[in-house]
Amino acid sequence: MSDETQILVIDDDLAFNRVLSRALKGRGFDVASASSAEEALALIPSTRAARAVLDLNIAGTSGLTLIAPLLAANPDCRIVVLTGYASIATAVEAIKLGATHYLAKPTDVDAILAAFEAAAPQPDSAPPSEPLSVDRLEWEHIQRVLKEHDGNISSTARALKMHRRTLQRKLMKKPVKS
Amino acid sequence: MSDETQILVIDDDLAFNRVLSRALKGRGFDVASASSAEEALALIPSTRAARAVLDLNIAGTSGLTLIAPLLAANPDCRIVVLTGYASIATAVEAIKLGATHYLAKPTDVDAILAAFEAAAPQPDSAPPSEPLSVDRLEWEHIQRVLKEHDGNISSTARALKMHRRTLQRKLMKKPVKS
DNA sequence: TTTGCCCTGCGGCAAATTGCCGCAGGCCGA
DNA sequence: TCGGCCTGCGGCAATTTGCCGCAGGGCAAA
Repeated sequence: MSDETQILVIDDDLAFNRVLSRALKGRGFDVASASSAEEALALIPSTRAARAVLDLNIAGTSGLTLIAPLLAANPDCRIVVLTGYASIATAVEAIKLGATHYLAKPTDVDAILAAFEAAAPQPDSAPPSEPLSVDRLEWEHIQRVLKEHDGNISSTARALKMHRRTLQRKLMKKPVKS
Repeated sequence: MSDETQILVIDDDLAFNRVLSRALKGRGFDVASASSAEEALALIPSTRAARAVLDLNIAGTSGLTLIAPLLAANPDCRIVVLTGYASIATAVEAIKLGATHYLAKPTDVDAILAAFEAAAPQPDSAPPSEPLSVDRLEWEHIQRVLKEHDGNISSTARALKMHRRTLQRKLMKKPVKS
């Protein structure tokens, strides 16, 4: 199936984009890549890709805005959303918008390919795992509130009763480890 | 049939269940609650609730198994999945199975209600509900995990991936405050 | 009973994080 | 063009951590 399958890679991290594209090509996929929203929008109609790897943060705008165009061009397109700043809130949003899967960077090609193939999940298999670390919880909460405030750091800090400077610093350096 | 919106609360944490149910009732909702999968399954056909709050971990089994029955009884039912053991993987799964939203405990009634409305055809209105401060959230979370570990500080610290000494100090000086 | 193991409190100290300035620059509506 | 609000960031001082170590208390197997 890989011979003719076309994959659209959309990520403004050029290094990552190049590495991923090459890896996918090496596995026999027909890869097209874009590093900006505009570039992606230009490619979508002509490629009508069956698969897409989409970065959540593309040069300022949200990669999520590209989900609709992708699906419009090809309703069967399977979209894996990738991000270095994973949070449950954005994951939920991505899936609701029609993404097939959501992965946190760093990840690898195999995981991405597996995500494409992910069938309908079985309700039961999910193990409870462990409670969130406080850091993780804080991160999730901040992300939620931040989104509620349309990314406005100052008002988020006010709502959270924390210092703007502190919020800034947390956002700056916390891709968060689980 | 009542003209109030009916909400089904499914959570085996009795304290949480009771608090949440009461809070929802106080806001004028018609609340039914269940604390086990069986109980929930028994309630679903008769209530055909329009809203459901569903804990991910119900006495051993996964709350996700209840999504299908809920939607079968009422395809328009909006389901918010709640869990103290949040992870992106389970969030993705829940949404794909048809949940409306996915929240990590601890959370508050406002957040839950906002989650219900998330996909609503409501054009405007940003819920001005005030989020918990990060400190407060942290405190709630710590208390929850602590209880889960029967008050064992050492193992709680391990689960939370924080230093035992730090946990100790936090517990010592934080009787509670918002 | 002795030996281990794990848990709790707490002191102390270096390292990291906050709280709290202030400043420059950008964007926007009056 | 002014005033208001937002963002980034430098630079401290004040706190809060992370990370020892030590003493003492249950508890269960040896």
